[in-house]
Amino acid sequence: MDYGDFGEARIADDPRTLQQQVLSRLRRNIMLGRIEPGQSLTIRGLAEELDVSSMPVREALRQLVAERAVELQDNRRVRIPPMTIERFNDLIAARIVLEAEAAERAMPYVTEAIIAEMEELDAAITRAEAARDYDVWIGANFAFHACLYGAVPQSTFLPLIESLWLQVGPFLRRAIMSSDAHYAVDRHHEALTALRARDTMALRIAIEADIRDGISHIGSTLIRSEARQTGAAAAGKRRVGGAAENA
Amino acid sequence: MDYGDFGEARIADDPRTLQQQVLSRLRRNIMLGRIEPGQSLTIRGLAEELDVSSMPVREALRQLVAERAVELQDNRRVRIPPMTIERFNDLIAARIVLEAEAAERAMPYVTEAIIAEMEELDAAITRAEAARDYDVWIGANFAFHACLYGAVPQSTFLPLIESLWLQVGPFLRRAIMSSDAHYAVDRHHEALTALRARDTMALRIAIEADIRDGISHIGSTLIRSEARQTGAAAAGKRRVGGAAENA
DNA sequence: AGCGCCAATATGTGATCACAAATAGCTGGT
DNA sequence: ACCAGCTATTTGTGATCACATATTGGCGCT
Repeated sequence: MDYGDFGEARIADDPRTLQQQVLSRLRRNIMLGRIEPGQSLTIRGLAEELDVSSMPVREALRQLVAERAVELQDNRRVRIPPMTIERFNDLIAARIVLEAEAAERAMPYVTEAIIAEMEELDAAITRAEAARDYDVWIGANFAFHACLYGAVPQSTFLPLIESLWLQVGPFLRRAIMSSDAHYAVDRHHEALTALRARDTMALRIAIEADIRDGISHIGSTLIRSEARQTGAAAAGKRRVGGAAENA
Repeated sequence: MDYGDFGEARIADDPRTLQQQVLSRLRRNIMLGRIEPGQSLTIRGLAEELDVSSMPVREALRQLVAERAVELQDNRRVRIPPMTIERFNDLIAARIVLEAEAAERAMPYVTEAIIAEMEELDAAITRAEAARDYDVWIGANFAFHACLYGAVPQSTFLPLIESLWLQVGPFLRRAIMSSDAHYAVDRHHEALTALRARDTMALRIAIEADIRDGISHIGSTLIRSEARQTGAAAAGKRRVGGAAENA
């Protein structure tokens, strides 16, 4: 599989620190499932690939460890943690309770502009689905939810939820790609309707259903994926750091 | 107030890396509310205090940033984030939904040994309450909950919940100390009874009530605390890194 | 040919240095 | 006495180096 173009992380006049640029790039690649689960990431390898020194990569990886996006093994090496069925179920359960609550609490802050933005993202999702563009599909999907939860200023929930996205991301992509199941109903449309009607309970139900729908067919995929994981680390090194930043 | 003895972080034959030792020490001090909210932490200051170089401190702080235990200000300085009533309510709401779900999912893994350990912690809490020992009280309180949620191996919930504890910790201590309200009922006892009876719903109710009870009287405290925060950073520098590791 | 052992390499951790930006302290003027 | 402006210091970020450990590749032995 081609992982797309890998530019350098060092952008000319980015006001952010190098560490922040590296971090957001890695976060994106993990969330979009561009990094093979089980593959171990090395500081020097990523640094060379992103054309930065090892310091920004070290700090970015440390932050990803804290977010449970990557796992610090006992031999001090870092990798995308392997998935088990139990862990996956826990992650989905956590997503459901957190996102349902976040959605409810975001309701009072949702403006027309936010609804409009969410509609645009929903349209992008539909287009991506037709085009089989999984990068855009997954990215816009998360953005749709983030747009809602982020309506409340200084959201406490969003960072927690993003941690969960980082953990399910690597498997979501594989599950979606290896199955041609689509959304039976458009849960996002239901959510938007609930938002306009200010119907809290309908919103909760739509969000919960959206999360559940996305993973109903993952079980079998996960088994196969899990079987491959021990051997995955031995696979040839692959470039994982780069790729375009914007959705 | 005396913050206790501040030894060095560098323990003779600790198999952990220095960064891990520093991190756990800082986490503990934050969770127990030993660090003044608003006070900005410096890498070199903490490094000197803990008698390590700046590298382990840098990495530990970076991890705490990811856990939202400390905040990276726009001037790149790090501090305990100030609290608002909205944020506090969000944190408690997140605790309730996450911990109730975590408790329910932990139920099948709870053994007699775990219940016994929780009983011991509950006894320690009671003793600490009588002795007005807030360090032990808060620490054992968190340990009581962690003992339950940690019953499920490789818990997905515990890291998320710990992030919330780190965020409420600094204020919990101040709220408790400035109010002499105690638990009206022993929610921990209710939780233990529910565990023995394998009564999931009763467990949920006990956990939720326990979290709510602990903060019912915080509102007014928070207001006063908030008013002090802008000036708090200007207060004389205080040693914050050390203190005994074990509860 | 298969397998265990050893050297060569790669890697994470920690320390130190350089630099730019931010903060604090001081001086001089009004 | 108070304040503006400048300098000195502090601080975070990034780079580089040293070192112990883990991994890998090859070599020799059976």
